Amino acid sequence: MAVDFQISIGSTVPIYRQIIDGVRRGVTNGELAVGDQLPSVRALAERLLVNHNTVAKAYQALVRDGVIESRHGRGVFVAKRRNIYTKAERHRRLDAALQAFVGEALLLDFDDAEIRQAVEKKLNDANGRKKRGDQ
Amino acid sequence: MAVDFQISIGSTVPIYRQIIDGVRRGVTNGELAVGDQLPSVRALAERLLVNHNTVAKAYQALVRDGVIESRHGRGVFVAKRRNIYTKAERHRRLDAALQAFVGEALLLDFDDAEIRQAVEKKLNDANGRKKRGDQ
Amino acid sequence: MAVDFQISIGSTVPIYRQIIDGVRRGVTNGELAVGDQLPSVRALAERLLVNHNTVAKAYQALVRDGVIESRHGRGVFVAKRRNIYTKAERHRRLDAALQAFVGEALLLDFDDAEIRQAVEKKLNDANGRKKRGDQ
Amino acid sequence: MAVDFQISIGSTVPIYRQIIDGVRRGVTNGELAVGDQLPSVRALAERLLVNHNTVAKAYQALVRDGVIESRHGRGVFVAKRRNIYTKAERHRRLDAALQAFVGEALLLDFDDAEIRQAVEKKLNDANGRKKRGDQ
DNA sequence: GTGGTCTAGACCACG
DNA sequence: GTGGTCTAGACCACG
Repeated sequence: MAVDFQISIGSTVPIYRQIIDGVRRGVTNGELAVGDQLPSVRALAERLLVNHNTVAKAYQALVRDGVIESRHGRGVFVAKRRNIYTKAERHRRLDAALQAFVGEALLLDFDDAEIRQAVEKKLNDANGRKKRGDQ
Repeated sequence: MAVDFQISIGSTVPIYRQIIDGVRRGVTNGELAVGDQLPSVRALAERLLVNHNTVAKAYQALVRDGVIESRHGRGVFVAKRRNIYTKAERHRRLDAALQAFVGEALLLDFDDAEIRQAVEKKLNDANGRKKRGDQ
Repeated sequence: MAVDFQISIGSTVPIYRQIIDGVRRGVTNGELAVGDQLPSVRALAERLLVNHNTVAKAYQALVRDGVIESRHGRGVFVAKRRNIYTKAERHRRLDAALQAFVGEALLLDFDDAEIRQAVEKKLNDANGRKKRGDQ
Repeated sequence: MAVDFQISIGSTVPIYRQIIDGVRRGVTNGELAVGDQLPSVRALAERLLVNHNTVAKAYQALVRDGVIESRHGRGVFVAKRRNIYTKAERHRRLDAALQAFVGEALLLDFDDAEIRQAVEKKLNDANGRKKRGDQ
């Protein structure tokens, strides 16, 4: 199953980031297998009703991160999975993101139980989408 | 035990955001108690090697959120905690912060178990620090 | 009917505050409806003959208060009204605003009857404007 | 009855403004009659536990506004009442202050009845203080 | 000395 | 072209 997601204009998440997330989710899901071809920049831009520069930017970021690869004159394809960050770097980045989240939550006066529950719910929602192949 | 954090110029996180997060962490930690004075705008700017306007911007955001208060001509102090947001708004903000964290974690290819474990560890660390009154 | 106000450079009220008040007045008037686009930061700066940073500061404050929302690369729009503050916080803010008004009125030597009358007139004007959809 | 008020350090109202308000309230009250002598700058500074520059600044503003007058080498006295603003100017300033208040109130989603009630309460509180000669 | 505001100008992120 | 961030430097308000 090819790329199949929607983007939300109203969201605070930048459109190019939503595209990146959509493609990565497809790859993680198995919806997109290694070697599968993605829609061209212009085709995806038309389908999502966004500027083609925005799609191009997202594709570039995905190429940079080794998720997809561009084969000159033929199109864009899902790349063989490889890790680009060291283990230490991945954990450093995770911790920074986690610190920001937990700090905000504690400042908003949520307690540990509420935080755990919110995390659990968010993970379940994400998994639900994955299993059903939803957007 | 006074403000004690570093900022990273290279980061994609804006400097003023890093300052906000640093102060908030101190407050939630207990490192900064109600009534404690923060370093002056100019003093912190010198210490962090950034422009004073950048520190002022961060301090003003903290004032708006009720974390600190500014007493004209005398300095900036940690404010008494008060809930200013409705329940709905608190949950909206929690979800936005959580979405940013989980999105980043999934992009970094952490799975649910790893995310849960990282959250658990962070909550335990925060509680440990609070109990011991550590930094 | 678009943003339409003047700012006064000589005033003791900071320019960015005057911009905030102008936009808020438009929104409460009904002059600016949900979804309406505001002039761009640079366009409004040119029109008001002030620096673009000053407009950006005002817009950001309005975003924080949920009055407007910024869509990256596209502009700034009037947001759907939502209550973000607790009842206590709303009353705290009402009282602060009222204190400032009554203090000024008493300094100007208006008596209670005159103050009541001025408030009454202002409320009637606001309602009239709202009903007619005027500026 | 001489000057008799307290200032509040924690308040967002600047100290010099609180001093001005206190003296003006005394004059309006009748606690301070035309020709009464006020405490010297240093005496009042000591009594209020504030910087003497702050008192001097307040006195200067009161002199400028014609509320008090300084008699060289003898002290500071309550002046004969005179209006310094034209009627139009007084009303212009009242309206600006009122617009800011009502705008904030409407944005906080208070309705007309609530606004009227808050104004009424504030005026009554101020009168109560006046009648009892309280601060 | 403390924070607050503003300008001019640069550069980045997004579309 | 849109908003966001930052710097350098000025000047004001308050104490």
